[in-house]
Amino acid sequence: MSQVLRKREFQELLAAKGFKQTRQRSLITSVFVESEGHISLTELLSKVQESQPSIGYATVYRTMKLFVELGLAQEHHFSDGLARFEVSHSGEHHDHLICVDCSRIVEFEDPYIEERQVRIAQQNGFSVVSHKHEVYVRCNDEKCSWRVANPSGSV
Amino acid sequence: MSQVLRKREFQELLAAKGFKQTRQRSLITSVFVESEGHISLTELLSKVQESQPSIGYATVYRTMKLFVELGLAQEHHFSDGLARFEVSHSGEHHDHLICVDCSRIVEFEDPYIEERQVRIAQQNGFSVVSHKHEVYVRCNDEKCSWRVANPSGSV
DNA sequence: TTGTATGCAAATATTTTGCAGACAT
DNA sequence: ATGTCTGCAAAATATTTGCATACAA
Repeated sequence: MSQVLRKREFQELLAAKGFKQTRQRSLITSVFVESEGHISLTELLSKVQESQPSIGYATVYRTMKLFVELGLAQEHHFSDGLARFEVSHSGEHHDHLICVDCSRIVEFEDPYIEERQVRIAQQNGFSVVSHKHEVYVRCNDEKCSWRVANPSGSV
Repeated sequence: MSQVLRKREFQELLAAKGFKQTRQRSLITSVFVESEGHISLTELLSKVQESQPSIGYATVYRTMKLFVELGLAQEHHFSDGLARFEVSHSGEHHDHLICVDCSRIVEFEDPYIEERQVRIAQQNGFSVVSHKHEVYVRCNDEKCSWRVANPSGSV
């Protein structure tokens, strides 16, 4: 889905749920749906402030919490201890390859794994609500373009 | 492996790496290896202080960081945002069913899933280092004994 | 007009570090 | 003896909340 359509989706759900459309939410939505992968609150804030410096952290914070509550965003805690957010995927892509060399994060989805999850949960008397699957990997490539472009290791 | 043996394993590795054996580390090790599942620093601290109230948070903190560094403990970040620790398992059990109703955490390991992980990583040009897999589930049982015993939802 | 949303700042919560004294080796 | 370890306290980092004002509906 295009980012334009995704943004409209966000705005329509806000409206449907009775939340107001504000200049801040509109901008935060744009920045968020255009963000690649997993963005933290401070990263989001700086990008937002490039357009509108007056926007505060609390607004970004509350907007993202709202998005999570509405199911529009997913919150993750990777090992850096920061809350990171990604746009929800209807297909439940909560599976990530995370490269410990170059910090790249690649999403994947695998029907076999999905099915095993359900089966294992059932065997233990549970039903599956959601899941999070992080596979830490190495690219084994010193000259990996991501590593060069991203030497600090930030995600 | 028994907890006594596990504790000895911890102490031998510390000695082998040249770290000193102290009264505090010994007690923290005991409490940690006897802890079930996933324990936070404050939980660890209170249990430790039951025996030796003078032990401080920083000591527990630094001890657990040391254990992680030595590979004796694994650090997890579940959705409550707290760092939680578990004793490392040689068999790499980093797969958890986490019940959103009663907060139970059940470990599992599934060779099919393991194999798929490796394959998917390879297809993307990576090799697997480790992984973390959290399946959020419901027990669908109002009278679940865990829920009754643990109404606050603490893990 | 009216209640939600924002921005600031302060309060919490959590993790991390500096340092002087205690202690294991 | 000597260098590590501990406990305290403070700093650093993140998250959450209260409140007066601004603003969308």
